Amino acid sequence: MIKITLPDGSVREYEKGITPLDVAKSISEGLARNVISAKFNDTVVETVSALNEDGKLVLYTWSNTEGKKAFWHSSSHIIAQALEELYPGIKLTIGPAIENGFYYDVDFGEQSISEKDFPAIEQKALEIARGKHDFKMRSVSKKDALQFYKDQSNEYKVELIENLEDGSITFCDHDTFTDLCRGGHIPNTGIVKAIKIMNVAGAYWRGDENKTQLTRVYGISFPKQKELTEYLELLEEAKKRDHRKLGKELELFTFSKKVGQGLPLWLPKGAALRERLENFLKKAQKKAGYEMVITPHIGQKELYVTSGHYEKYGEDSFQPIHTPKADEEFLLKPMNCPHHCEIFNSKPLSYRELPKRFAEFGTVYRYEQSGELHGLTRVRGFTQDDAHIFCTPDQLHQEFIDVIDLSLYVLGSLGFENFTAQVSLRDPEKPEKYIGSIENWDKAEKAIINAAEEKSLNFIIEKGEAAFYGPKLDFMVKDALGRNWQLGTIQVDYNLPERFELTYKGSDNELHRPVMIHRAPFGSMERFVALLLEHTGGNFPLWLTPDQAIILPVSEKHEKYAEKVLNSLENDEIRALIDVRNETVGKKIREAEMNKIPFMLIVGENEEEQNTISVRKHGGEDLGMLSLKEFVNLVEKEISSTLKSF
RNA sequence: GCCGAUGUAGCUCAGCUGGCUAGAGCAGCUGAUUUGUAAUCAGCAGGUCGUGGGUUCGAGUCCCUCCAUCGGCUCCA
Repeated sequence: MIKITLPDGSVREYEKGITPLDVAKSISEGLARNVISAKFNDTVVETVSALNEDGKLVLYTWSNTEGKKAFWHSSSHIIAQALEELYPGIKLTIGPAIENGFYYDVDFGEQSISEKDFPAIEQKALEIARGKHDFKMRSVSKKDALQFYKDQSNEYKVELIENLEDGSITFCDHDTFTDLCRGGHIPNTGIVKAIKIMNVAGAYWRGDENKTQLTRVYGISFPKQKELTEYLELLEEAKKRDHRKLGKELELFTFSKKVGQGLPLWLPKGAALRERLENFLKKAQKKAGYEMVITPHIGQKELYVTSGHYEKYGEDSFQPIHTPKADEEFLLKPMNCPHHCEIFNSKPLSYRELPKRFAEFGTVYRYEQSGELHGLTRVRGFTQDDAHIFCTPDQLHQEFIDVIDLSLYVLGSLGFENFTAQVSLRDPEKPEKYIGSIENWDKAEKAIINAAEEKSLNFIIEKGEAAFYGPKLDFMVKDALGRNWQLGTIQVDYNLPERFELTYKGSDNELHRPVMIHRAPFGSMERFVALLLEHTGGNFPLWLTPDQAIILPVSEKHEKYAEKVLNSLENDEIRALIDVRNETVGKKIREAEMNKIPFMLIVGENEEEQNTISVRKHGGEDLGMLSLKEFVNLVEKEISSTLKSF
């Protein structure tokens, strides 16, 4: 007998060799029907694996992330089989589950597939699924495993197996299909009732752009057809929140082929909105002891050679600007830090004057690869809400903590609750990617982790994601389609102070090297506004939104009164406009709704007589007739409830 | 940069296997209407079909180049 501990803490006794599925049956029939995956002592196991020792067992269904993972991973086997049958001779590589579905990377050789081929593949996959074939794991010796794939001349699987240890290699069979696999499947293919190929894309073998480019087939599957339909509807809904679409509809920004790709043009409403965001941050920064500085958009090439950026990015940047005078080269500034270092250097400083916190909404230009450009989230010219804090090593910890507070304040004020804090460290295997001494890197990484822990941030650690000059703490936010974007960032840097030979006079009358913090709570104005658009669906917080109210006169006769109302609102600093067009009230309301204006103020005979306005909220709620004073109070109350001061 | 897809009026789209002066709705303009909580009516105007080449008697439609956009990959100071 063995003792199985379940997640609720209960312990049950079973015969040796019992399977997770049997355990589920012993609990309830319903559970047994729904169990699709299991973990035994923190290792993913098959639902039909024999359990031979005491341990902790967790059973997963479709409603768990782990269950979905097993479901989608299993589905990738089914798609792989369908592909092999329809496209003989292709070479399979890897096929994992991802956040939404799964993919399989395939070398199609001379063949290629496109959208037109999806239905046939899906059809085939469904046929396979309906066969209710069991997924069966078996151990294979390294020799046999290598032989199996050498016979297929599949160099990819051979490479994978060569990196595995003999004795740990397993294959998974279902129907006529066999794949190298470490396990974690649903009981049989029949549980998959709906399967759809979402798209195909190129993907480099092992993520290395110097290696073969494979075809990545993305798919998703569900235990019910209805869930697939719902998922596709959800995607359609998400597309409505696409910042590129909303930015156009709300007239916030645009792009011009003539100006150049990746170079956003902010329209009046967008520019005003951005200015409000900037002022919001400026106010908080002023309280936090920052000083605004302004630096030029170009700098001598030498500046970036000193900083190390030229060596790292020079070839891939906008190329130097040459002047009429020979031997002069200027670069468009790709970041503000070197300029700020020179500001620090502009006069001798004593430790008594530190920390120095120089802030600038600095516009920078980076020659991003054309395939990387994406709306406002990845552009070639953008403005960072940048600041650099120069402090003594003793001050570093508190300064870093203070910046975390500011960053959290910014995210919180704008309703970003679901962010991920990510500590980005260097990749210890690739020291050539970084500059500076190991000691300084260790110090910097430790400083970040300590501060994040002290603030009890729920953070994840990513190795290899650091900047080349230092580690960072990044705040990541998802867009409408679930893609992660880095917004705020805080970085500790011991390197630039050395390269720029920054010093301050210590209490010991000796010169010392300051530590530098780079930080940008928004990240960039462009990306921040993009993500904010996708999060709010264009319904910005009242304090930020372009037009807070629109006055809708019922007819021409009420235009005078409408103007009076407008004047009064303007005196109370409410952003409003009048729709004076010769249209029906219904139409004006419809358009105001589509323009996502928070308040519609209808003024006609009744209102004019009683000196009031009839207020309709965006979305349809009727607040009835209000006096102007009541309305102003309402607006002020809503604003003060969402916008707290720092 | 790489793989795949797309590109018709300001916007959203139609235009089958190449065949007469390229269509619609919305937006715009003009006129009528003076309007009470998500589209008043009528008329007008608007497009070198992304660009440049090619095939053809004939190209929005087929082929190639380039440009831009979209989904990924790689990259992201």
